[in-house]
Amino acid sequence: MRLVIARCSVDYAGRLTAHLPSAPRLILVKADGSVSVHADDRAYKPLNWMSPPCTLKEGDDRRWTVENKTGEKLIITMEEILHDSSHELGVDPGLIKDGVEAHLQELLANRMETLGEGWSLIRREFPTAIGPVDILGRDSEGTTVAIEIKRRGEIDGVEQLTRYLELLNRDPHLAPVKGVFAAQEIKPQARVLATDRGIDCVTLDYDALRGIEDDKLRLF
Amino acid sequence: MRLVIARCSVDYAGRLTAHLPSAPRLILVKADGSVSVHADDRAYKPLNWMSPPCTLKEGDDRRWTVENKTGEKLIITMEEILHDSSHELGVDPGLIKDGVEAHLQELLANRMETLGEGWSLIRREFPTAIGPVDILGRDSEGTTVAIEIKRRGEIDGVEQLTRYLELLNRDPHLAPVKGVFAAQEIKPQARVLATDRGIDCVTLDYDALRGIEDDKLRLF
DNA sequence: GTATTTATTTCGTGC
DNA sequence: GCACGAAGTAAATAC
Repeated sequence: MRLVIARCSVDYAGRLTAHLPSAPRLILVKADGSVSVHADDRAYKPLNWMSPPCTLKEGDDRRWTVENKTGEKLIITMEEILHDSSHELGVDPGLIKDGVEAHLQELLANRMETLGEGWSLIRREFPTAIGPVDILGRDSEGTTVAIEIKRRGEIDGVEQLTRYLELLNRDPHLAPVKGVFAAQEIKPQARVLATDRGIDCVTLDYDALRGIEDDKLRLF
Repeated sequence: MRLVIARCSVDYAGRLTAHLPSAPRLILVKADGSVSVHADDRAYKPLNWMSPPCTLKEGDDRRWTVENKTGEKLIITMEEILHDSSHELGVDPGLIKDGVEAHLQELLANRMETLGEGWSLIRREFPTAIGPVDILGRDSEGTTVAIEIKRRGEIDGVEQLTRYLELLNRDPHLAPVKGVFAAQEIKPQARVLATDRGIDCVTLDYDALRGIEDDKLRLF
């Protein structure tokens, strides 16, 4: 990893055209070949960058040219180098994550009664012609229920579930099929649309679900 | 901007829970308060980060704690500092962009005849209760046309246009309203869905539109 | 390899 | 400040 602090101007031509006037910035060159130009703000997002695979050519005229196979080009004109250091980091063991949608689905599938007494699981990732339904289950009266799970419930999640319901309700073995839109957080517009279409909204509490799961594990 | 190269382990607890085992990495502390932890790959994306506003506390036990208002926490345990430098960069003049959706919309609005002879513009960003329609126009027969513009045409763009058409067609002053889905690139599934709903698909050529625009400028 | 879905999305813009 | 749409989205996953 190479860290360069320099006053520079930058030009990018590729999926769009962009220009950066001269100013002091960080130029970050990673071992994967990527180059990114950072200002002292915008959180982790660079002002401009080139993703690997790409090649960096340092011209003798203070111009760095970064190019990829599709012809995108990033040209950095170095006006004053303020710092330049390189560091060997080796391969990173990588991030271990927990708490994303797949996990919510697993937790909810194991605790269908969270949705109502007597609710049961038919299967996770129930296949249909337009994609898998997150959870297919049955309520206490035996009615089929299609559940769409999101971390954040937004309008396109409701659209997705609506398409599933349309399709599932054409199947005489399953129909009538009710819909449940389950998320850790449901946006107001999504809730309005869902309600308008007769889809129930459920807010999931990840910690509570995990707690229940832990209790269950302790029992067995 | 502060650049630290260090062997460290990292723990994040917030919207999800994540852990990074010990390894050498770059810790980037920006003037906006953000902290990001980079490996030597993954292009410009850090392994872990905290966006501003947040506060960094350097404990005397080699532990850095970064926290924000919502209680998210990033804990970096420094095991060996290999480099540590700070640099004053000042405020960046920022990026000048060209070639995105807003530009496509502008170009198309100025050249409605690209869609067909005798087509004309009613207005851009035509307001409706559920949001603005990119372009409202008229075809050669005087029929109202709602145009949705995307850089990449995908299924949710078709859904969006469908919602607009439903609403617009309830207005007796406008109905009947036809739909046109215009994009630089249209995904097959989006095209199928649009066609099924009687929506025309148009592929936009940015360079050609810009070329036409240039010709126009040369003429006047 | 292509198409789809997710993301600690982030980021801008309009209300 | 909130909500929604766009992003040089990128990355993971399903097909």
